[in-house]
Amino acid sequence: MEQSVHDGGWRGSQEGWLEAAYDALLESGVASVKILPLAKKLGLSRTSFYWFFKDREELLAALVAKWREKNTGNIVKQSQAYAETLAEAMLNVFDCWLNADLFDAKFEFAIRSWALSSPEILGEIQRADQVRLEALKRMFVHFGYSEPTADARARTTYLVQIGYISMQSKEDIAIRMKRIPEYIAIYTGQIPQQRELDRFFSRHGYKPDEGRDK
Amino acid sequence: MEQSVHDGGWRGSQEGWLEAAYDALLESGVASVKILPLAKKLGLSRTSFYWFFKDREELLAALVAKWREKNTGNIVKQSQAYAETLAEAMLNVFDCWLNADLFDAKFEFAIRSWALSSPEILGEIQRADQVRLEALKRMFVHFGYSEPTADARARTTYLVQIGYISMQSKEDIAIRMKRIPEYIAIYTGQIPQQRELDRFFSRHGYKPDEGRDK
DNA sequence: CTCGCTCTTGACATGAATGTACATTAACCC
DNA sequence: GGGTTAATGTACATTCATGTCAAGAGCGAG
Repeated sequence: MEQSVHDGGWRGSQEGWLEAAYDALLESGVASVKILPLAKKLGLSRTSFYWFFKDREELLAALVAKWREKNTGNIVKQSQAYAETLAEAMLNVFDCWLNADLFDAKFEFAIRSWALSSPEILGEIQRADQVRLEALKRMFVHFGYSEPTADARARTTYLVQIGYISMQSKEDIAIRMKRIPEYIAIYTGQIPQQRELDRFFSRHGYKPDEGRDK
Repeated sequence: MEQSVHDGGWRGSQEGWLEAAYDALLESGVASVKILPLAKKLGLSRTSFYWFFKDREELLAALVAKWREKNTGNIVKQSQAYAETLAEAMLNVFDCWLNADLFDAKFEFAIRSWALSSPEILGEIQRADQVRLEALKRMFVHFGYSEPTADARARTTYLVQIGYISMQSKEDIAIRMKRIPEYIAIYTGQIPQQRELDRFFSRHGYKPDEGRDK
């Protein structure tokens, strides 16, 4: 029942193949998650793959599971974190967009691209979108917005981020930080307090003063 | 030099293959744009493809050209259309999101997904994004917003739509129409006038009264 | 030291896709 | 109607992927 007693003396492992698959997926999409290339990268024989996974399908399923566990959960969690104002709550959600531990944007994009060629994946994504949107909507309702308004604002918040991911932009963190106050104002309809912003900047290790030109 | 004088008596054609490729791309992504399957769908011999295109590469290039011509141009055009208020200008842009002749959302998504496996396509997309964002930003500036605010609002407008595309949602047009006034309010920071909305609804053949419950 | 478990490998069978060479058919033009 | 051109089809060579199988290598326990 134990999963391999010695780990480490040996070259390959379930984890090893999965990680290689993850890298390939993020780099060039599912179509490139192929056993032969992965084997080359790992310096292993192609066929040794079949000791760890039944077939390619099983590997892909493992990738999806990994995605599901990571990305959706944290958005929900952040949307429910303690906050005194809506702006502060919004900034809690923004943590996801700036911290790769909370939300893996590249992974998200790769999965969404995959959906085009796989109805099952499309289903996964639509379920995830629904859960996430619902969580954000509840956040707006909690701070007093009506249902339809909360819905539109939740969508705006979420879709901007999904759109951003889809742009695959590689902007500097400082450039993105500068836009944060504007976004908060647009999404929530209210100006964030300076101390709220400061708390946010500081927990992301950003010093606003450094780029105060312009 | 003429491209085939008779068109029609003949079964295949450059157009025919391109259209089949387009369908396949939208249905299941580039990876599925393969000559053998296309030939089957067209009821033609696989090799007859090579009379019209040098190779698969050339077919794919034709697809990209088609996309470039269609989607970016119309966003720019709509963002510059005549409008008395910002809300009205915004609604002109919204025409793109509701009229498949102005903006082909599925095509857009397929191309964006393709970018993951092709650096050239990624470049195409980033160029397109820049042009589109710049056009939208200018629209906000034209109506009096400062540069950074206009930038954030242009991004919000554009990215929500890109995000929406990425969700591949198949919502009813009526559901989407109901959210329009909220979106306008969020994006522009001002409530749209009823007559502006009426003009918009009417040109999309939508009767707001029909779903006036709730 | 040798048995057995875990992992690795090379050889084989198969299938799907690409592209080329060459022959064939159908329309059209004089 | 016979030759030219446009379009198609058949046959072949190649490449790259998948998955199965049986044999082998390394290591720990007895």
